[in-house]
Amino acid sequence: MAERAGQADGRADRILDAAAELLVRLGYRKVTIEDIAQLAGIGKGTVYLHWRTKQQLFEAVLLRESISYVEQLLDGLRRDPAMLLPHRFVSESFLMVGDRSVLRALSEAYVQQRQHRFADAFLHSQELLASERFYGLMIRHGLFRDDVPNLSYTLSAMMMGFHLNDAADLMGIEVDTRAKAESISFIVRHAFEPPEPPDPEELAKAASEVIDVFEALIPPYRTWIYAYERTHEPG
Amino acid sequence: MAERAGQADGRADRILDAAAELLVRLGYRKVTIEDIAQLAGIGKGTVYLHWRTKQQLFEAVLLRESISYVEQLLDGLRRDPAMLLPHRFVSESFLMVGDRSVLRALSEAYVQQRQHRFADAFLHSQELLASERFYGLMIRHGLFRDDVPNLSYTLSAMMMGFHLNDAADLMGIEVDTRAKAESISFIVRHAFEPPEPPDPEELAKAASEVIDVFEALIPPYRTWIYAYERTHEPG
DNA sequence: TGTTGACCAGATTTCATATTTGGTCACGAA
DNA sequence: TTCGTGACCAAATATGAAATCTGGTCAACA
Repeated sequence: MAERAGQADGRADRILDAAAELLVRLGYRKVTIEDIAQLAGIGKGTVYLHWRTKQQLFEAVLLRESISYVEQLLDGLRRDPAMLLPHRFVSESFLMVGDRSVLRALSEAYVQQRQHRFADAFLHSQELLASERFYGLMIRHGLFRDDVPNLSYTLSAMMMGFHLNDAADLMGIEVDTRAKAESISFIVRHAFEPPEPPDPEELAKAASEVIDVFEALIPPYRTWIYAYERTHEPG
Repeated sequence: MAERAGQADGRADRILDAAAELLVRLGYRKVTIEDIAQLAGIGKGTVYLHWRTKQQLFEAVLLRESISYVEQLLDGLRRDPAMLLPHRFVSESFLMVGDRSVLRALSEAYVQQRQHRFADAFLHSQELLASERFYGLMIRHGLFRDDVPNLSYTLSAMMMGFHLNDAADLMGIEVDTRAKAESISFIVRHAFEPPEPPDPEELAKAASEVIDVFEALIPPYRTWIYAYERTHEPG
């Protein structure tokens, strides 16, 4: 494995840390590779031993953060399987994203440069969370309704409206994150879940399956973060 | 009424027609007052006998279009009171907006210049449609649920997600307008309406009330379109 | 073998100049 | 006197050349 730089030394993570910190502090545009290298205490060229482009470096930042966030979700799920109920799951996620400055900064960057330069990057984190596998499983266990047209698109379009602030801006009001989460929770509860709550037994079973799915899903993505090679597709 | 230009001659409407046509053809930014005047066959200064600023002229364009669109809705409502059911009402509106090139162009302009220069203008058309009076009436007749948190914001945030195309872009797919309308209809049906459909009697009554409310609401707005004076508030 | 920073081309910013355009108003037509 | 106009102005915007910055490479070095 010639091109992988010292693997146990955590240098890649130090670079990602630096990138993340500067990202939050300055925003995507203003962060330069040199800044990052300096903050990580290494030479500029070294960054390129880990990732081919700035783009890819920040995809790695996004992906690492997304994984950590999925793990946070899984933790919650282990503590309380009822968190798998979509209205809790989805609104909880919404709040968690709002709490993660790195994700906030990246989605900021996405919104600003209206070009879909970041679409790819987000796709990864999207795939991660929104894999068809996940939806299939949720429907099979009766957690999502099976008659929502275009489920995954419909859900994310709806969410998008709350993420961007345009609706509030237009109405000339401010809506705090908590209130948004309540709206989301309400919509999901009534439009995306079956009327009757699932059997608790079933729920627990589904929860453990979901945990398994994601735990199996994460490692290849994590590898991809640090892997110099490929431009696409983890596992 | 000294400052009102010849009122019966319809010159104001000719100007609005010209503005609308150029708007659709060139987009807000590229339309100049001079173009408009020329197309309307009048001098530039004359435009300013009707509206104080370019901004206000286009607010008038938007408002006139919005009124015509509300009237189209009311027509539908008169033909079939069941159109008042929110899931029909809302998704129908969504489709109608998509069909009106002027509204499309204007919301395009709003999205592009991310500044809220247009917020005011949209506010008018928003007020028009989304007046508290309307929601109150709908809830009272059992057409909207009474337990949706923050009803008017929640509804428009949700809609916003479908109007902007970000969700689809992000997922790298295309979703046609019809499919979006179905998603919207589904969400509204299940999350914003009470479980049981209303009594048809009640529905007809509500419909006629709504028609009355809007018919009373429209005239002041229409006046405002052509009124040279005031910068704000119609009625 | 792994790391680096000088180096380069292309992108971005800057800044001065040219052009456009929203808005006014003195004048002329009706 | 009333209404309509287009020449006019300041401010905004477009243009474009030059200066600067930055992603990415690679010969040299540890």
